[in-house]
Amino acid sequence: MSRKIDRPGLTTAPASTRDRLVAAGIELFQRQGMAATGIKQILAMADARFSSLYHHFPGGKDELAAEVIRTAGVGYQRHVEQVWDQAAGTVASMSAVFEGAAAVLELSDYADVCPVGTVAMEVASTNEPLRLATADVYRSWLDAAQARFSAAGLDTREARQLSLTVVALLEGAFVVCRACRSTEPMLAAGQMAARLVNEALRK
Amino acid sequence: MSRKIDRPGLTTAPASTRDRLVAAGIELFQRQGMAATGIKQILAMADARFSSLYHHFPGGKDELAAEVIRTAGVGYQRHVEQVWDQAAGTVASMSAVFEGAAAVLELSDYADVCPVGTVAMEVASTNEPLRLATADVYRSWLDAAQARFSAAGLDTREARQLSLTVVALLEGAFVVCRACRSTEPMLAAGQMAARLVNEALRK
DNA sequence: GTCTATAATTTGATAGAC
DNA sequence: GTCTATCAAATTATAGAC
Repeated sequence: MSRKIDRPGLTTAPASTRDRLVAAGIELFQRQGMAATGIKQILAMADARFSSLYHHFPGGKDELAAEVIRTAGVGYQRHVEQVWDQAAGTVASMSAVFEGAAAVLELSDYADVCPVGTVAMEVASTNEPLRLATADVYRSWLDAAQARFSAAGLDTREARQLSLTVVALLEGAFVVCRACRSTEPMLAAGQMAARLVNEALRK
Repeated sequence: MSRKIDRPGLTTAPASTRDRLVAAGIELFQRQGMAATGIKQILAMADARFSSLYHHFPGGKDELAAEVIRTAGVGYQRHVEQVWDQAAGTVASMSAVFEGAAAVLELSDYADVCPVGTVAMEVASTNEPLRLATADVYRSWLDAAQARFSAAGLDTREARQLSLTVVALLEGAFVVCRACRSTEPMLAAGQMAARLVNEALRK
């Protein structure tokens, strides 16, 4: 049921039924999106019953999905920030984040990607509460990236544009990498992100 | 039923039942992905009957989806190539493509995005035939972009890396733009893509 | 908070006439 | 190639005992 490799954003073993439901949702939404994931599939993976789900999430699938998006967003941000902050300098951070994502892709057989991207596209035009949940996640990521670029000495506008570019690059690279079953897009994106940051800092 | 604004990749009015089914699939997959799109919804939009769908696509939803992915991929590539090739120079092409995508996003109320990205993420780990269809689309896009960068004078490796970066940037910007209902990520991505190409050409 | 059982609806798909 | 009618299975969700 659980896998051996490290899963970004899910370090502690889920204990409560509620936590197991959310963890199962994250994993399944990552792999196949939200619409293709049935409640029964989540319940099976979490070893839970219908009654437990509707006890913890009276709003059903949508309420669980909102919690999945929030929790996954916070967890993945924490994971990326850790990799980012452990690198020696902002340029090295770019390489570390993208190469790290490429490594996780390979280790997970291209299953472990950003846990928000797929769902964000699915719900953007059809489910406003969930769209807002995904928007909150990206806003938080963008703020964190922008703050780091600013701290590295870039002016506000440049920091903003670079943060938008890096997040878009990461999200898009996941799409192309997964479709092509190759880490090449992620590695190329990382090199270009590093180049952009390097040039920006040299001014 | 049909909308007034221009839809990239779908310029001619669908005539045959088969074409209407594919066109409806493209539009619905774009907006809400494949899993959330029911066969009945496609039939309603195409004004077609079950019997027609299974006559033209004996393999059912999956066979239609494969055709939707192929047709959407070709159509969107043609649209982007047109915008790309009409711009004055490769740097201007970057601005044109990304600013054009941003304009379409706004005009369509953030509904018209790349018709392949969402489905690619949905099927990558669960439906190998469809995953291959999405991989074919991206391979074709990457080849086309790489050829243009090479023709502009870049060496093979640089052209390859830039093509991977531009496609990933475009796909990822769609995700963030749609979630946040803002064109800012797409416009920032375009400026950075133009900057990368400009620097590469200056060497 | 969790158990078993079931309701109500929707889904993808098929049969057979025309 | 298209029409009407229908099927079996899966879906989300709820009821009531414990």
